[in-house]
Amino acid sequence: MSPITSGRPAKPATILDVAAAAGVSRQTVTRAMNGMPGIKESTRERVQELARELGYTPSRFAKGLVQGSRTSVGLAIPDLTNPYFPAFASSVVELATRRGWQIVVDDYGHGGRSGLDAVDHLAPHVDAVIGYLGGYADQAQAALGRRPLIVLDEIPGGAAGSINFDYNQAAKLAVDHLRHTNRVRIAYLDACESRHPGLTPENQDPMVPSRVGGSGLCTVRGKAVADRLDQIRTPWSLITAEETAGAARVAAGALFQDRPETDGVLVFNDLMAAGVLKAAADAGLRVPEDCAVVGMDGIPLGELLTPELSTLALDLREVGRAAVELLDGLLAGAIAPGSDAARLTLEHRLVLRESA
Amino acid sequence: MSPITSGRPAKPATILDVAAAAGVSRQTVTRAMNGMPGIKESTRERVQELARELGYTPSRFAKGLVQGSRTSVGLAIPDLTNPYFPAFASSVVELATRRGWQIVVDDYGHGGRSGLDAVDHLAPHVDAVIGYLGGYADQAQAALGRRPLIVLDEIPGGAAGSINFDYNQAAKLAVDHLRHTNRVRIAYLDACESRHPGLTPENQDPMVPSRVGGSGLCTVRGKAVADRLDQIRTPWSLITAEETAGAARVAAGALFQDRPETDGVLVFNDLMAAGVLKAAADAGLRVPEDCAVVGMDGIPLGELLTPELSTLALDLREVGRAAVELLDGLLAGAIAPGSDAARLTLEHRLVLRESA
DNA sequence: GTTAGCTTCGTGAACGTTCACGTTCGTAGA
DNA sequence: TCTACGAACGTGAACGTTCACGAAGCTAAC
Repeated sequence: MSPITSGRPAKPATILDVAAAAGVSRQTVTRAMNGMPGIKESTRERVQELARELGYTPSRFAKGLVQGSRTSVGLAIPDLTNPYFPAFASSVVELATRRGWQIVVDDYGHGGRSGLDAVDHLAPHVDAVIGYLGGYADQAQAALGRRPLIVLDEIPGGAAGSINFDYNQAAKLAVDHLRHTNRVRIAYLDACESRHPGLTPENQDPMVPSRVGGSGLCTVRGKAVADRLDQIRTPWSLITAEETAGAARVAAGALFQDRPETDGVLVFNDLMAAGVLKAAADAGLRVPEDCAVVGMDGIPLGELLTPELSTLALDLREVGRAAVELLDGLLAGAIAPGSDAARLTLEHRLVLRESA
Repeated sequence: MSPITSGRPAKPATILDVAAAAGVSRQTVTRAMNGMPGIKESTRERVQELARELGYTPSRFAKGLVQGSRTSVGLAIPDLTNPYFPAFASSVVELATRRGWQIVVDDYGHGGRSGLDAVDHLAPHVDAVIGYLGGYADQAQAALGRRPLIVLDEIPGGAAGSINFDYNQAAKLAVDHLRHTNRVRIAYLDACESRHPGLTPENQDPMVPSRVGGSGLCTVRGKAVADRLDQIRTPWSLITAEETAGAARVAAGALFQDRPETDGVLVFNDLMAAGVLKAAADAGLRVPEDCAVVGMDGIPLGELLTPELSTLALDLREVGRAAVELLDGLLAGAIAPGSDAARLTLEHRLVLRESA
């Protein structure tokens, strides 16, 4: 008679049921279950055995209520399907687990949900949130009240903490490398309908250069790339696609057809760059001889592609570590919410493999 | 004075603090916060405003205690770095969220932790667990007591539910395809030190065929492949590697050097298959002309490789759906724990792209 | 003026656990 | 015999909510 097949599924057993069955008090059961001293060993064993038989599981709610909050952290992720995010999440989960925190995860990439929806869903169950929210920092922090929110890759707004990336530095690295290798017809493939931080109307640049179909520049990454390209007076074109490899492949295919003179492509992220590599192969272009391709993110996937992808790489484990340590400081009171110490900026480095 | 920068971080405000500040009772605050009827609209607004100012957040413990358990599901994952698992997790998270469940995730791939460690870590905080445990079904179910455990790709043991894959069918599909395309020197690359279900000593086959370095066959997938290869009397060799693309690349490199006659390679999973593709390119082999490569899993990555990877594909969203629906039935009492209805078997299909 | 009924709000109890004490019992030392 | 003390175990209170009631107060109908 296993504990699984026996019981009435009705009411779960409480500590009182175990106490009654063992003929002892609540407190003795507590002592037995939690390895506390002041209990005879034979009693402890008897109680534990009985608890097992009754299928007793201590209520996490009662326990939390009396012992004070264990730390539970929400993790809001736009899309687990993009390898960037699991790599980041993996690091966060590892370090959080090491601290004894639990991670409650929400992938809001389905069903038209937003980063704010994710935070709303997580809020009742967590003491803090870390997440790529795509532009809801203020509202999300409001939903969390005093509990710290750490936003990544987004204007911090009212968020307690933030981790950002220096896209100007990154864009300079990539653009200058393309120019130094004599690429003169450069294209930038931006993500559209992006969950990534948008440009606000006031800092959106109406003077974007010529483009090949699609809508305008819509990400801060794109803005940084555009700025750098303009700065060094290089002619360039803009294309956009949804943030998937497939969409990027189609868009880049059109680019290579419309503008065969293109000899360098900068791409919003590595996943889309993989699509561009495919499109180049489709078009019979040799990479990097005919056209260089540079991605962004530094996901492990890049090394497996053919040719291996050159990219503006982030150390994703480092990003996760920064987020967790920042949250740690915030929770411990060592870092003041919204202070400069709570605003981190990380840099990309240019990893040259085969594609550029 | 934002709510973030003001408060003493000492004691979080309770419902009584808000009630006192508003000059009303607990219950009125409850009504205001939870959108319940029977409260004047002006009172509701005043209370909500006050709650916001005080940084009041309802205690999830007190709430859970009185309202009964909201469903919180643990998700134990061996390695978020392998694209297989995020794809699966994404599906689970989506469907769980749709049901209003939360997902508490643990990636136990770091620091020498096991699937059992993951369950132990999750157990105090969840009502059920879904996971790839790598052989701890019995102990994990014991740790969970009456709460359902759903194990994937593992001998169910005492677990309430399980989802398995018909590797014999899958192996037949792949092996027969290789034979039909006249591959006569086939190699199988197995994962060693795997977190995947091991062969027990009694069903481990001591008569494995010749091998190229490494240890013996150690996964049920490998067993199925070996059985099918033996069944159709095809000479074959076995190699093993750690479950990463890099290790697979090295191992396959050695294979192509030692046994250049190899004209077909079956690989434990797609990630390792990506490494094999790299090794083939390193060795100057054309795929599939000189050597065919077939992976296993059907992760999206496969389509981005060059050549595109042929694979024994699982519909990973379907796997996630099966797990969530099975758990749903278990929690609702519609499916009996440990019953046949709680043991699902899914099948692979052979997706032929370019590599075979 | 009485009654009924609605709206608005308050109070005891309960959820299941742990904490901080108490109590009981037995044993050893004087 | 009395006292002291430790081991083993028990009891009231508290954690912060919501639920099920009950109590006001006001309005409207007769």
